[in-house]
Amino acid sequence: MARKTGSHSDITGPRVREAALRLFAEHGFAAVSMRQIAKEVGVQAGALYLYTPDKQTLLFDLLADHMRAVLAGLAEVDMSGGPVAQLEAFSRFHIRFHLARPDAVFISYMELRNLSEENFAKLGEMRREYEDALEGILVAGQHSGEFDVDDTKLTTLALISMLNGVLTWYKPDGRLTLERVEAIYSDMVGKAVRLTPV
Amino acid sequence: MARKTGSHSDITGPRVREAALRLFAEHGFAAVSMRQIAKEVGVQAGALYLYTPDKQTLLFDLLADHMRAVLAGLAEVDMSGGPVAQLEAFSRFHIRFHLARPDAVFISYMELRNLSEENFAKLGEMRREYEDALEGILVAGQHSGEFDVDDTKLTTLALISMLNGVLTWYKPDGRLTLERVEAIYSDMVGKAVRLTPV
DNA sequence: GTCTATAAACCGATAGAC
DNA sequence: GTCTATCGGTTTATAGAC
Repeated sequence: MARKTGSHSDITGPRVREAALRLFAEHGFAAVSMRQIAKEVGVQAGALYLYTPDKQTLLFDLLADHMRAVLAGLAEVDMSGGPVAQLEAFSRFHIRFHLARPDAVFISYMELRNLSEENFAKLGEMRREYEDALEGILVAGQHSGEFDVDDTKLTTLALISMLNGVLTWYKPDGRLTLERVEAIYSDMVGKAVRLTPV
Repeated sequence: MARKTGSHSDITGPRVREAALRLFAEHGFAAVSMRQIAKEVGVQAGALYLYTPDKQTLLFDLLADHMRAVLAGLAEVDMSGGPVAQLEAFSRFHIRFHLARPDAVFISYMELRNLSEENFAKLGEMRREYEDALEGILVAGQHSGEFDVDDTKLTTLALISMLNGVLTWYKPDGRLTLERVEAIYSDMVGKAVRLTPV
């Protein structure tokens, strides 16, 4: 099990990704240099190219990993109830999951334009899979007569925008607990699609 | 009224700002060079410094002008009705105004971190003034018993996030007219804060 | 696996000619 | 008002020593 001095492939790789994620979120992809990332990790710039073929692929891998985690997390959410319960479960999951990974969410919405057309398309597919899950709930609720949604696709995007907005202000040590934020947002989401009382 | 050849201060200035706005929105502030902006305008890089002391001030001026325009536009909206009518007027104004200036809105939310602390604070004040206008409507509706809002500050931010979301997908030649988008969004906003039927 | 050194290009901003 | 030229510094990525 002896290991050569200076050989840290198994730990340097993750550390490169963590540093890149943090720095990209803080300063933006274009504003962060490979030298800054290397300095954060504690290696020289040249060593980074052992873990990524280039800077843009490093970004793409971070975004793709995040989307995979989002979809995997959603798959574990209990969706056994009806549309109303499902919509609340989705809203609460979205808030909770995204607040736990603010950096990844931030760059997922900010740095898409720094991807190649091909990589952009790949991420678009994954994002659409997530949106389709929400739209499916809205459609089900519409058919069951529990929801009044004018345009399910548009409403899906509007609700996700609203839920994402939590990232722009939430601070873990703020005046509101995570549970309360989840409750308020899922309540607003529920109301926004509910049948109007006549 | 004769003008010296090569003297175009009155038209080059606006052209610099237009080019910068477009390029910042497309590629991001950090990714755009002064040389790119100059090329777009049709002058040499050095000439840009006749119109801005530096790159960051150019960004700030674009953002500040935009926020001034937003506040001026809001001031002209008819707010003579009650809270319900005011909320619809605000929502429709927001959608309409922002969809007409997608580039300015985009960089207003993306490039704040590239401002100095001082310039960031100035913009924050203006943005807060806009948010306060919406929160005032929510508070009024809460007092009149027409709205059921859990936390007016949080709800304000959530509604603005939802309204801003329209920018991520709206295309002027898409399947929905501007009027219809306005109607759908203002309807969702209205429902999200409305009293829950018992 | 990491280092140093380097290539080739680009950056923001300024000085001075016209 | 705009140009050319330039300063001093940065960038991504690679080559080769260890």
